[in-house]
Amino acid sequence: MGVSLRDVAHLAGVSVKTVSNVVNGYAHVSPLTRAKVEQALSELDYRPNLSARNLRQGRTGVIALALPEIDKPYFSELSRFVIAAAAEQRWIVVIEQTDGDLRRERQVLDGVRDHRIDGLILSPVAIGEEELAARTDDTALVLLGERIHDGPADHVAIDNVRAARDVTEHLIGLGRTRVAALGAQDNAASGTAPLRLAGYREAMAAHRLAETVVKVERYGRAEGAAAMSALLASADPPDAVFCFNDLLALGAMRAILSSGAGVPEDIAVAGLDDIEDGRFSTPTLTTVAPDKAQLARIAVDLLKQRLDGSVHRPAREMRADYRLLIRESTVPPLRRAASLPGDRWTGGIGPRPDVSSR
Amino acid sequence: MGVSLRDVAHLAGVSVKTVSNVVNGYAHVSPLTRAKVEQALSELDYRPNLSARNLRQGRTGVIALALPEIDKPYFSELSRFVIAAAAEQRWIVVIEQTDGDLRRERQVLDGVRDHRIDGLILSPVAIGEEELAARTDDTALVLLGERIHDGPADHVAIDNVRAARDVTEHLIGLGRTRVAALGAQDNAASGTAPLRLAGYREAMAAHRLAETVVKVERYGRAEGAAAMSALLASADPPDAVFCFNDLLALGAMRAILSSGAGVPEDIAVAGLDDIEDGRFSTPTLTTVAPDKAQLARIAVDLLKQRLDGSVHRPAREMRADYRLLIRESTVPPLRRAASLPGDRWTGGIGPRPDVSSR
DNA sequence: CAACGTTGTTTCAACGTTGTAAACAGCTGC
DNA sequence: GCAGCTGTTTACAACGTTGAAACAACGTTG
Repeated sequence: MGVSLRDVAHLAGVSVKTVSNVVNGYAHVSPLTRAKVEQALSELDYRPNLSARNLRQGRTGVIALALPEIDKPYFSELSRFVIAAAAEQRWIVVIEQTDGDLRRERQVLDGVRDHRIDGLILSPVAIGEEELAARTDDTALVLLGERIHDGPADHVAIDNVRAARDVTEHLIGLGRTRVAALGAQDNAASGTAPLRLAGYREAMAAHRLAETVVKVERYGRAEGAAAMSALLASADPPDAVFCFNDLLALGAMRAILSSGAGVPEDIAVAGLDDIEDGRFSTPTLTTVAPDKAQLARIAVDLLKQRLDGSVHRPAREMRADYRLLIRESTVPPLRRAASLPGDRWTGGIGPRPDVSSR
Repeated sequence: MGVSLRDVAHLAGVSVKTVSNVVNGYAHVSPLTRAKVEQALSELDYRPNLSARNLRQGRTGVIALALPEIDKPYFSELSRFVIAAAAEQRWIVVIEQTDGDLRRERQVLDGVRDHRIDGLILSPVAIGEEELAARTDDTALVLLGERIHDGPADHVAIDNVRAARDVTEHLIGLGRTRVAALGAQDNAASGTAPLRLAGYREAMAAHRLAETVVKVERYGRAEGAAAMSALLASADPPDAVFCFNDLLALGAMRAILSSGAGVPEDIAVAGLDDIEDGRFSTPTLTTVAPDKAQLARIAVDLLKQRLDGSVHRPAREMRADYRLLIRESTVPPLRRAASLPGDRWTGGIGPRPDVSSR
């Protein structure tokens, strides 16, 4: 193995515990001893063995982030913020992929107990509320973006119903009457699909418009394109589509454009997630932007409070902010095909100023 | 803490070591004892404490994957495969973000020694060859996609020079003569930019064409769009652009289309990485597809061989395969604006059959 | 000057695990 | 009856760390 406290203590001519005290910044150490120890520490290039420290303290300093798929932009963007927020607590983050699969989600919830991980942030898809409630494990758990209310664990999400309603209202506000919803799911026990569907329905009902709902198995571009193609081939194609996430929307746009129809002239398209792709697609994509940094920070904070024991009370439900970003896929740019100044994109935002609400 | 071997041993009426033997599948345990122990194990729902096990064995079962940015599609797609390949070895993966920053890359290389991690897969950007060579740490290290040869550590990458040459040859083969390269970098000590630039130059030189090289700071859509806007505004705009990654290419396409020019009619665009976005952009993006699954598997295998001590010899250099995928951004579809059958995308590939080489 | 508090340092034990070596039981073969 | 097996089980120590308690040396106080 490497250099241990023993080795350092030996070299510095003090006890192991004294070295430990220096390493941990204990106050009552004489300047002379401290100097000797620090000399020895740097001479041997000591690094604490975290396995041992963790064994002693019962903590690992590792949290898990369990997501359906890390390579879906929404999740990878979110991961970035979670990793950053965790780093502020000196935690490191392992990523677990569940593929939205029930068995895998169970495994993750189970595997928490192997003492390798202090806490878990889970984005559940397949696992049901009852099953989560029945879990005996007392490891800290935070749910991310799901629909479970008054459930067994803390959770954070945007107000999905309201966000979906806002988007649908926006589409209706453009004068569209045949607004379709794309992205409903049958088997999602705790995903956001039912909430978004509910928001869509509220808005449609408020304007006495007929609903069109298309289901998909997964939330990728391919599914969005396939579902949109089916809609286009139907007897009464929509003049606007609210897709339950941006990937579906991008796939749908691709299908519309390939069919020869125009976005938004013939069909307006809106998504939800604000992934980077939508800021640079042609046309750029109208979407709901959850405050991902805030989501991540809240999730990590909730976990922290559970871990340091400052909260034992019942599960809390936190809401993160979102903004509606209106872009070209629902409202065309004022000057179409105008040449762009070279620095137009340097801000990293879309080519058109975002209109925000909430 | 939780249930320990001690507790199980007590309940089963055997020694701690016997329980340990059962848990670890030691052969010489009598059927009767084994039954008793297993009964107790499941009754108490025992989970091994990995901190303790790791302390004892000097292994943690955790590897780190250090990337510039997890939310860049290429890296998140790659992460998916690395996590999957690591899972087969029963390793879990922590993600470290370096932002391509020298200080952070150093920290990561340094932090390996805290015994929290058995090995490291690093995608280096800023850190130089000399510095890597000077590292004293003997922790297993595998470099991913960098240009260091005969260096201090194992590494895996595609043949970047050849891939870049293939792309450039393809553009030239279309009859384009003003082929620009977009994505060179000044400060990348070990990134792939110089290799891709070299490949571009080889091809241009072979056809006696004049080179146009545009530098960028980072590899995002915004930078691609900004750089392309600058090119469009120049005295002699290109008729083809080879972008050093797909994000740059997508940004560049957006800038071209917004300017009123057509892709590929006026300017052909090609990228490198084969991120999912490029399979569904309008037009779809011609690109080089590294075999990411193979890259991940080789990286994990190299790490494994180092960890189990089966290899001590000098650093090895491994090549992963790639394919050139020719799509609409360089070769338009045969029937533009034709309506699409509904199942056209269900395979998850692009709307046009990919042409592959190598 | 004895009792007491403070500061600096050490000793001890324990966290949960597993490798080593040894103990023990039941054999076989002489 | 004994040596030498094989198979099964155990005691012990150790991995590196830190909390609790003990201790020594000091200065302060009554």
